[in-house]
Amino acid sequence: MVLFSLHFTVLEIEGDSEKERRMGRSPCCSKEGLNRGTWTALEDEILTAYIKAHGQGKWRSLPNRAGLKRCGKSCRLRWLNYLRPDIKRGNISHDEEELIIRLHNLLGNRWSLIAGRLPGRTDNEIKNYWNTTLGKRAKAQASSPASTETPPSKSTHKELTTESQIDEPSNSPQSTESKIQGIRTKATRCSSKVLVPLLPAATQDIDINNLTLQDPSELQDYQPYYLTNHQEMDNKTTFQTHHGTEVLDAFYSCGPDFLNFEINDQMQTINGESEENNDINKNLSEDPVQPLPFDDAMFKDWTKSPCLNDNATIDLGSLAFLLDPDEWP
DNA sequence: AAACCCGCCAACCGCCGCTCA
DNA sequence: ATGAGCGGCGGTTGGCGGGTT
Repeated sequence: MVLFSLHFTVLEIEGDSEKERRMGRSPCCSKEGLNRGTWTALEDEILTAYIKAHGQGKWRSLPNRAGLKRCGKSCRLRWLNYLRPDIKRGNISHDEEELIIRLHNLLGNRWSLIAGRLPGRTDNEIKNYWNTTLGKRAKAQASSPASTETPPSKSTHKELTTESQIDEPSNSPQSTESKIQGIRTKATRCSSKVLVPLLPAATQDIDINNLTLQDPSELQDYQPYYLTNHQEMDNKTTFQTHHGTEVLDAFYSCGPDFLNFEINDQMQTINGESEENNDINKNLSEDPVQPLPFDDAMFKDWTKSPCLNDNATIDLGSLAFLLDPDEWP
Protein backbone atom coordinates (compact mmCIF):
# COMPACT_ATOMS: atom_id res chain seq x y z
CA MET A 1 0.00 0.00 0.00
CA VAL A 2 2.82 2.28 0.83
CA LEU A 3 4.34 1.58 -2.52
CA PHE A 4 1.15 2.41 -4.35
CA SER A 5 0.85 5.77 -2.71
CA LEU A 6 4.50 6.31 -3.35
CA HIS A 7 3.98 5.79 -7.02
CA PHE A 8 1.55 8.66 -7.25
CA THR A 9 3.73 10.94 -5.22
CA VAL A 10 6.68 10.20 -7.42
CA LEU A 11 4.82 11.10 -10.55
CA GLU A 12 3.58 14.31 -9.10
CA ILE A 13 6.83 15.52 -7.67
CA GLU A 14 8.91 14.47 -10.61
CA GLY A 15 6.96 16.94 -12.68
CA ASP A 16 7.77 19.74 -10.32
CA SER A 17 11.37 18.77 -10.21
CA GLU A 18 11.63 18.76 -13.95
CA LYS A 19 10.00 22.15 -14.08
CA GLU A 20 12.47 23.46 -11.55
CA ARG A 21 15.32 22.03 -13.52
CA ARG A 22 14.23 23.81 -16.65
CA MET A 23 13.80 27.06 -14.81
CA GLY A 24 17.27 27.00 -13.40
CA ARG A 25 19.18 25.46 -10.63
CA SER A 26 17.05 24.34 -7.75
CA PRO A 27 18.46 24.82 -4.30
CA CYS A 28 20.42 21.90 -2.98
CA CYS A 29 18.08 21.39 -0.11
CA SER A 30 15.28 23.79 0.30
CA LYS A 31 14.67 23.30 3.96
CA GLU A 32 11.08 24.34 3.61
CA GLY A 33 8.59 21.56 3.91
CA LEU A 34 11.21 18.97 4.59
CA ASN A 35 11.21 16.68 7.55
CA ARG A 36 14.19 16.95 9.81
CA GLY A 37 15.53 15.12 12.77
CA THR A 38 15.03 11.52 13.59
CA TRP A 39 13.75 9.30 10.85
CA THR A 40 10.46 7.55 11.36
CA ALA A 41 9.97 3.86 10.74
CA LEU A 42 7.79 4.69 7.78
CA GLU A 43 10.44 6.89 6.22
CA ASP A 44 12.97 4.13 6.72
CA GLU A 45 10.64 1.70 5.06
CA ILE A 46 10.04 3.97 2.12
CA LEU A 47 13.68 4.68 1.60
CA THR A 48 14.65 1.04 1.91
CA ALA A 49 11.95 -0.05 -0.48
CA TYR A 50 12.93 2.56 -2.99
CA ILE A 51 16.61 1.75 -2.92
CA LYS A 52 15.94 -1.95 -3.12
CA ALA A 53 13.83 -1.34 -6.18
CA HIS A 54 15.94 1.27 -7.93
CA GLY A 55 19.33 1.10 -6.34
CA GLN A 56 21.16 3.85 -4.59
CA GLY A 57 22.55 6.97 -6.15
CA LYS A 58 21.10 10.18 -7.54
CA TRP A 59 20.47 11.24 -3.99
CA ARG A 60 19.44 14.70 -4.91
CA SER A 61 16.41 13.56 -6.80
CA LEU A 62 15.77 10.47 -4.73
CA PRO A 63 13.56 12.11 -2.12
CA ASN A 64 11.22 13.40 -4.78
CA ARG A 65 11.15 10.17 -6.66
CA ALA A 66 10.62 8.16 -3.52
CA GLY A 67 8.13 10.58 -2.09
CA LEU A 68 10.18 11.43 0.94
CA LYS A 69 10.17 14.85 2.43
CA ARG A 70 13.82 14.69 3.17
CA CYS A 71 16.98 16.24 1.86
CA GLY A 72 18.87 14.00 -0.54
CA LYS A 73 21.90 14.14 1.66
CA SER A 74 19.82 13.08 4.57
CA CYS A 75 18.56 10.09 2.62
CA ARG A 76 22.05 9.12 1.64
CA LEU A 77 23.27 9.38 5.18
CA ARG A 78 20.37 7.44 6.55
CA TRP A 79 20.94 4.66 4.06
CA LEU A 80 24.69 4.50 4.42
CA ASN A 81 24.79 4.79 8.18
CA TYR A 82 21.73 2.90 9.22
CA LEU A 83 19.59 1.17 6.63
CA ARG A 84 22.23 -0.53 4.52
CA PRO A 85 21.79 -4.29 4.91
CA ASP A 86 25.48 -4.93 5.48
CA ILE A 87 25.70 -2.63 8.47
CA LYS A 88 27.26 -4.37 11.41
CA ARG A 89 25.36 -3.81 14.60
CA GLY A 90 26.59 -4.09 18.10
CA ASN A 91 29.50 -2.86 20.07
CA ILE A 92 32.90 -2.28 18.63
CA SER A 93 34.89 -5.37 19.37
CA HIS A 94 38.29 -5.30 20.94
CA ASP A 95 39.95 -6.22 17.68
CA GLU A 96 38.07 -3.52 15.88
CA GLU A 97 39.09 -1.06 18.53
CA GLU A 98 42.71 -1.95 18.12
CA LEU A 99 42.41 -1.60 14.40
CA ILE A 100 40.75 1.78 14.71
CA ILE A 101 43.52 3.01 16.94
CA ARG A 102 46.17 1.81 14.58
CA LEU A 103 44.49 3.15 11.52
CA HIS A 104 43.81 6.46 13.19
CA ASN A 105 47.45 6.77 14.02
CA LEU A 106 48.24 6.05 10.45
CA LEU A 107 45.49 7.94 8.67
CA GLY A 108 44.34 10.59 11.11
CA ASN A 109 40.72 11.67 11.05
CA ARG A 110 40.06 10.13 7.70
CA TRP A 111 37.11 8.21 8.94
CA SER A 112 35.93 6.94 5.62
CA LEU A 113 39.29 5.35 4.96
CA ILE A 114 39.32 3.82 8.40
CA ALA A 115 35.76 2.60 7.96
CA GLY A 116 36.79 1.03 4.70
CA ARG A 117 39.02 -1.28 6.65
CA LEU A 118 36.28 -2.25 9.07
CA PRO A 119 33.64 -4.22 7.23
CA GLY A 120 30.13 -3.26 8.24
CA ARG A 121 31.17 -0.21 10.18
CA THR A 122 30.40 3.27 9.00
CA ASP A 123 32.62 6.28 9.08
CA ASN A 124 30.09 8.03 11.27
CA GLU A 125 30.10 5.20 13.76
CA ILE A 126 33.85 5.11 13.94
CA LYS A 127 34.05 8.85 14.21
CA ASN A 128 31.57 8.84 17.05
CA TYR A 129 33.37 6.01 18.76
CA TRP A 130 36.62 7.84 18.52
CA ASN A 131 35.21 11.11 19.75
CA THR A 132 33.41 9.56 22.67
CA THR A 133 35.77 6.82 23.70
CA LEU A 134 39.13 6.48 22.09
CA GLY A 135 39.80 10.16 21.69
CA LYS A 136 39.17 10.79 25.34
CA ARG A 137 41.35 7.90 26.23
CA ALA A 138 44.08 9.31 24.10
CA LYS A 139 43.64 12.70 25.70
CA ALA A 140 43.76 11.26 29.18
CA GLN A 141 46.81 9.37 28.16
CA ALA A 142 48.39 12.55 26.95
CA SER A 143 47.85 14.28 30.24
CA SER A 144 48.75 11.30 32.38
CA PRO A 145 51.57 11.75 34.92
CA ALA A 146 53.71 9.36 32.94
CA SER A 147 53.76 11.81 30.14
CA THR A 148 55.46 14.35 32.34
CA GLU A 149 58.10 11.93 33.45
CA THR A 150 59.34 11.42 29.98
CA PRO A 151 59.08 14.43 27.75
CA PRO A 152 57.38 13.75 24.47
CA SER A 153 59.83 12.89 21.83
CA LYS A 154 59.34 12.10 18.22
CA SER A 155 61.89 9.39 18.43
CA THR A 156 60.67 7.66 21.51
CA HIS A 157 57.01 7.46 20.86
CA LYS A 158 55.40 4.09 21.36
CA GLU A 159 52.05 3.05 20.12
CA LEU A 160 48.97 1.49 21.61
CA THR A 161 49.29 -2.00 20.42
CA THR A 162 49.05 -4.43 23.24
CA GLU A 163 45.90 -5.47 24.97
CA SER A 164 46.94 -4.00 28.26
CA GLN A 165 47.67 -0.76 26.58
CA ILE A 166 44.27 -0.72 25.05
CA ASP A 167 42.40 -1.53 28.18
CA GLU A 168 44.02 1.06 30.26
CA PRO A 169 45.70 4.20 29.16
CA SER A 170 49.19 3.55 28.11
CA ASN A 171 51.98 5.31 29.85
CA SER A 172 53.31 6.19 26.50
CA PRO A 173 54.94 9.55 26.72
CA GLN A 174 53.78 10.63 23.35
CA SER A 175 50.34 12.07 23.25
CA THR A 176 47.99 11.14 20.53
CA GLU A 177 47.19 14.79 20.22
CA SER A 178 50.65 15.58 19.18
CA LYS A 179 50.53 12.81 16.69
CA ILE A 180 47.37 14.14 15.19
CA GLN A 181 48.92 17.52 14.71
CA GLY A 182 50.80 16.39 11.72
CA ILE A 183 47.94 14.68 10.03
CA ARG A 184 46.00 16.03 7.14
CA THR A 185 42.34 15.89 7.87
CA LYS A 186 41.26 16.06 4.31
CA ALA A 187 41.78 13.17 2.01
CA THR A 188 43.79 14.11 -0.97
CA ARG A 189 45.03 12.22 -3.90
CA CYS A 190 48.62 11.30 -4.17
CA SER A 191 50.49 10.12 -7.15
CA SER A 192 53.49 8.54 -5.60
CA LYS A 193 53.86 5.43 -3.60
CA VAL A 194 56.22 3.07 -1.95
CA LEU A 195 55.52 -0.61 -1.81
CA VAL A 196 56.03 -2.28 1.45
CA PRO A 197 55.42 -6.00 1.31
CA LEU A 198 53.76 -7.54 4.29
CA LEU A 199 55.92 -10.54 3.72
CA PRO A 200 58.53 -11.76 3.81
CA ALA A 201 59.83 -10.59 7.09
CA ALA A 202 63.36 -10.64 5.89
CA THR A 203 64.72 -7.47 4.48
CA GLN A 204 65.19 -7.46 0.78
CA ASP A 205 65.50 -5.10 -2.11
CA ILE A 206 62.91 -4.65 -4.75
CA ASP A 207 63.60 -3.19 -8.11
CA ILE A 208 60.46 -1.24 -8.71
CA ASN A 209 61.08 -0.99 -12.41
CA ASN A 210 61.23 -4.70 -12.71
CA LEU A 211 58.35 -5.32 -10.45
CA THR A 212 55.70 -6.99 -12.48
CA LEU A 213 52.54 -8.35 -11.10
CA GLN A 214 51.06 -11.03 -13.27
CA ASP A 215 48.03 -11.34 -11.12
CA PRO A 216 46.33 -8.30 -9.57
CA SER A 217 45.86 -10.34 -6.44
CA GLU A 218 49.59 -10.18 -5.96
CA LEU A 219 49.08 -6.60 -4.99
CA GLN A 220 47.69 -7.87 -1.75
CA ASP A 221 51.21 -8.58 -0.76
CA TYR A 222 52.03 -4.91 -0.89
CA GLN A 223 50.95 -1.92 1.03
CA PRO A 224 51.55 1.48 -0.51
CA TYR A 225 52.81 4.19 1.73
CA TYR A 226 53.39 7.76 0.90
CA LEU A 227 56.86 8.08 2.03
CA THR A 228 59.39 10.38 0.72
CA ASN A 229 62.50 8.42 1.18
CA HIS A 230 64.04 6.26 -1.41
CA GLN A 231 67.26 5.35 -2.99
CA GLU A 232 67.70 6.08 -6.62
CA MET A 233 70.44 4.56 -8.66
CA ASP A 234 70.74 4.73 -12.41
CA ASN A 235 67.10 5.61 -12.88
CA LYS A 236 66.16 2.64 -10.84
CA THR A 237 64.59 2.87 -7.52
CA THR A 238 65.25 0.25 -4.95
CA PHE A 239 63.38 -0.18 -1.77
CA GLN A 240 64.32 -1.74 1.39
CA THR A 241 61.25 -3.62 2.30
CA HIS A 242 60.12 -4.80 5.65
CA HIS A 243 57.37 -6.49 7.39
CA GLY A 244 54.43 -4.16 6.93
CA THR A 245 53.50 -3.95 10.56
CA GLU A 246 56.97 -3.04 11.58
CA VAL A 247 57.03 -0.27 9.08
CA LEU A 248 53.71 1.07 10.26
CA ASP A 249 54.78 1.00 13.82
CA ALA A 250 58.02 2.68 13.01
CA PHE A 251 56.24 5.40 11.12
CA TYR A 252 53.86 6.54 13.69
CA SER A 253 56.14 5.63 16.48
CA CYS A 254 58.35 8.40 15.30
CA GLY A 255 55.84 11.14 15.77
CA PRO A 256 53.82 13.61 13.81
CA ASP A 257 56.40 14.45 11.22
CA PHE A 258 56.26 10.98 9.91
CA LEU A 259 52.55 11.09 9.65
CA ASN A 260 52.62 14.11 7.47
CA PHE A 261 52.55 12.16 4.30
CA GLU A 262 49.85 11.17 1.94
CA ILE A 263 48.10 7.91 2.28
CA ASN A 264 47.04 6.29 -0.89
CA ASP A 265 43.33 6.43 -1.39
CA GLN A 266 43.75 3.20 -3.19
CA MET A 267 45.00 1.43 -0.13
CA GLN A 268 41.83 -0.50 0.10
CA THR A 269 41.89 -1.06 -3.59
CA ILE A 270 45.15 -2.82 -3.14
CA ASN A 271 43.40 -5.23 -0.90
CA GLY A 272 41.19 -6.37 -3.69
CA GLU A 273 38.13 -4.35 -2.80
CA SER A 274 37.93 -2.62 -6.12
CA GLU A 275 38.42 -3.22 -9.75
CA GLU A 276 41.17 -0.71 -10.16
CA ASN A 277 44.05 -3.02 -9.54
CA ASN A 278 45.07 -2.79 -13.12
CA ASP A 279 45.31 0.95 -12.87
CA ILE A 280 47.46 0.67 -9.82
CA ASN A 281 49.63 -1.82 -11.52
CA LYS A 282 49.96 0.61 -14.37
CA ASN A 283 50.72 3.51 -12.07
CA LEU A 284 53.43 1.55 -10.39
CA SER A 285 55.48 1.71 -13.49
CA GLU A 286 54.50 5.22 -14.47
CA ASP A 287 54.64 7.23 -11.32
CA PRO A 288 57.92 8.59 -10.17
CA VAL A 289 58.72 7.77 -6.62
CA GLN A 290 59.10 10.76 -4.41
CA PRO A 291 62.07 11.27 -2.13
CA LEU A 292 61.41 10.26 1.43
CA PRO A 293 62.29 12.32 4.47
CA PHE A 294 63.76 9.41 6.33
CA ASP A 295 67.36 8.85 6.86
CA ASP A 296 69.01 5.90 5.24
CA ALA A 297 69.89 4.25 8.50
CA MET A 298 66.26 4.13 9.42
CA PHE A 299 65.42 2.35 6.25
CA LYS A 300 68.27 -0.03 6.58
CA ASP A 301 66.87 -1.47 9.71
CA TRP A 302 63.58 -0.45 11.14
CA THR A 303 63.99 -2.69 14.07
CA LYS A 304 67.06 -0.78 15.15
CA SER A 305 65.31 2.52 14.93
CA PRO A 306 65.27 4.42 18.20
CA CYS A 307 61.55 4.48 17.75
CA LEU A 308 61.48 0.81 18.50
CA ASN A 309 63.42 0.58 21.62
CA ASP A 310 63.56 -2.50 23.74
CA ASN A 311 61.18 -1.12 26.29
CA ALA A 312 58.42 -1.27 23.79
CA THR A 313 56.74 -4.53 24.47
CA ILE A 314 55.04 -4.53 21.15
CA ASP A 315 54.20 -7.77 19.56
CA LEU A 316 54.41 -6.66 16.00
CA GLY A 317 53.88 -10.02 14.49
CA SER A 318 50.69 -10.63 16.33
CA LEU A 319 49.18 -7.54 14.82
CA ALA A 320 50.23 -8.10 11.28
CA PHE A 321 46.83 -9.54 10.54
CA LEU A 322 45.38 -6.09 10.93
CA LEU A 323 46.87 -5.18 7.61
CA ASP A 324 45.58 -8.24 5.88
CA PRO A 325 41.82 -8.33 5.42
CA ASP A 326 42.00 -12.03 4.77
CA GLU A 327 43.15 -12.52 8.29
CA TRP A 328 40.36 -10.53 9.85
CA PRO A 329 38.17 -12.45 12.23
C1' DA B 1 10.16 12.76 42.44
C1' DA B 2 12.27 16.41 40.18
C1' DA B 3 16.11 18.76 38.44
C1' DC B 4 20.35 18.56 36.62
C1' DC B 5 24.34 16.61 34.36
C1' DC B 6 26.64 13.93 31.11
C1' DG B 7 27.62 10.71 27.41
C1' DC B 8 26.17 8.73 23.23
C1' DC B 9 25.04 8.90 18.59
C1' DA B 10 21.96 10.06 14.71
C1' DA B 11 21.60 13.74 11.91
C1' DC B 12 22.91 18.08 10.01
C1' DC B 13 26.06 21.37 7.88
C1' DG B 14 29.47 23.24 4.99
C1' DC B 15 33.21 22.39 2.24
C1' DC B 16 35.73 19.98 -1.34
C1' DG B 17 36.77 17.27 -5.38
C1' DC B 18 35.13 14.97 -9.36
C1' DT B 19 32.37 14.68 -13.51
C1' DC B 20 30.29 16.32 -17.38
C1' DA B 21 28.18 19.42 -20.49
C1' DA C 1 38.64 26.16 -19.89
C1' DT C 2 34.82 26.71 -17.03
C1' DG C 3 31.05 26.29 -14.04
C1' DA C 4 27.03 23.70 -12.39
C1' DG C 5 25.65 19.58 -10.23
C1' DC C 6 26.47 15.96 -7.41
C1' DG C 7 28.44 12.76 -4.09
C1' DG C 8 31.43 12.24 -0.34
C1' DC C 9 33.81 13.67 3.68
C1' DG C 10 34.84 15.43 8.35
C1' DG C 11 33.30 18.59 11.96
C1' DT C 12 29.59 19.82 14.75
C1' DT C 13 25.06 19.87 16.86
C1' DG C 14 21.19 18.57 19.48
C1' DG C 15 17.96 15.12 21.16
C1' DC C 16 17.56 11.42 24.12
C1' DG C 17 18.35 8.31 27.83
C1' DG C 18 20.65 7.02 31.93
C1' DG C 19 22.90 8.33 36.11
C1' DT C 20 23.47 11.43 39.98
C1' DT C 21 22.22 14.84 43.33
